Amino acid sequence: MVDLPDASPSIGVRERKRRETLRRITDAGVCLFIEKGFEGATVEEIAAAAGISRRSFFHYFESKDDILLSLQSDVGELFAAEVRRAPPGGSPFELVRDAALSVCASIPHDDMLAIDRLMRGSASVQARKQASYRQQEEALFSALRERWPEPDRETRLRVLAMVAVGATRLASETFNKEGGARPFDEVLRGAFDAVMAEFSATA
Amino acid sequence: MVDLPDASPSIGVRERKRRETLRRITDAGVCLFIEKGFEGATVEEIAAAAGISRRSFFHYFESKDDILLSLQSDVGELFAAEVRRAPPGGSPFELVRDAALSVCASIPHDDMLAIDRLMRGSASVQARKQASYRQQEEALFSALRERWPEPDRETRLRVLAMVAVGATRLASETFNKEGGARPFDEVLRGAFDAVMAEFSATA
DNA sequence: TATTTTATCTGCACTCAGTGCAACTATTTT
DNA sequence: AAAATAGTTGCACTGAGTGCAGATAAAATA
Repeated sequence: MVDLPDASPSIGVRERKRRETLRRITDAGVCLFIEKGFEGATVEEIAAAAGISRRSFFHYFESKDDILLSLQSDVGELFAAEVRRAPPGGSPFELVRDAALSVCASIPHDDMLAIDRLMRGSASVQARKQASYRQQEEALFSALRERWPEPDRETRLRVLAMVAVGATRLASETFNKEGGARPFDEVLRGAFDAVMAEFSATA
Repeated sequence: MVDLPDASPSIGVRERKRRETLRRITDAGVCLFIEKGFEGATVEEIAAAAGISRRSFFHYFESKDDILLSLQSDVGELFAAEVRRAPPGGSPFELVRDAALSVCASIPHDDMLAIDRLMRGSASVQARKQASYRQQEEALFSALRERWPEPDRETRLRVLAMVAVGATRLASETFNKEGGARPFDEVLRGAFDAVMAEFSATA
């Protein structure tokens, strides 16, 4: 009942164990995917390598896919948070561009390349990755809407969110195709510049 | 050996049967999905309703998902074909906008609404639908590239394809959410207008 | 037309993902 | 220390998807 002078105040044994197990599963999964490919590694093996039963695996992840998907599940929220954090002033376009740059700056290049390589191993993971872009768009749109709640701006803000997520995706596709030759910031900036070049000049 | 004065010159019995069976499967699938939901209908039932064996089903479709996916699999190619068909002159933006309008004009509203409703019944179909937008983008980009092959335009054309497919997707999301209240042309035009409004005016 | 070649259809047996249930074990609360 | 609660596990089951081998139908050849 009393708050003991404990290092980790209220993170009970349960939650700690849960997080450790979660990590063991993802580690085991990633290792096995690298070793035998996504399809080649079974849930049974992954669970065994993580020291849990097959059945327990499904208490942590709804599907095998989710191991990989969880590695980039919070990008949408990061994106939205960055938009909310940003100071007032500046155009909406600059706002989302800078938010994208901030978010992506926080992700190690090597991780991006490695995760992308693994995801290519499964068509359904690949598909769900594309689907996750829609969710990112939704999260970003919500954040933008808080700043510009005027009803008549809705469509434009949806378009802006779509373009921001789309440009980021194009940049990451290019970055991965190039194998990380150029720094991601540069590629990303190029994508956003191309948006302005294509649309601001056009009659 | 000789070309007989035949009604259907070279469509052999085989191809005809194949197409009929394909149609029977999709019809049976759609009916059963409506009746019992996507997850509720098994491949076994669909095959039986189409008059073939379970095993044969997988000679026609790689997965249950593909029944629904096949209903809109050629949108990307239609889009690209429209771009190739278009007369020279006009801005790239106008070109893709008009191509989008042409393609979408050829799809019955009721079908769009019905297919969308069915697709909501399965997360994996939903995911693969999102993934199909990437393929549409790719097809559209190829067609655009034929017209403007200059190397330094590549990124801008990728952006243009992304925006065109994205705007079309946003429009169809809105159209479906509204239940077809406004005609699709109008919603689609609104999405493309919003692109110009958002980016051509911004500093 | 009869025969050979070739593509398609089918049943069977199998692997694996994912789920519901009930017993069991560990944590937390009282 | 006991009772309540939450996590773990084994078991049995459904259903998707695949490889294989024999049967069947279409197409080419003679």
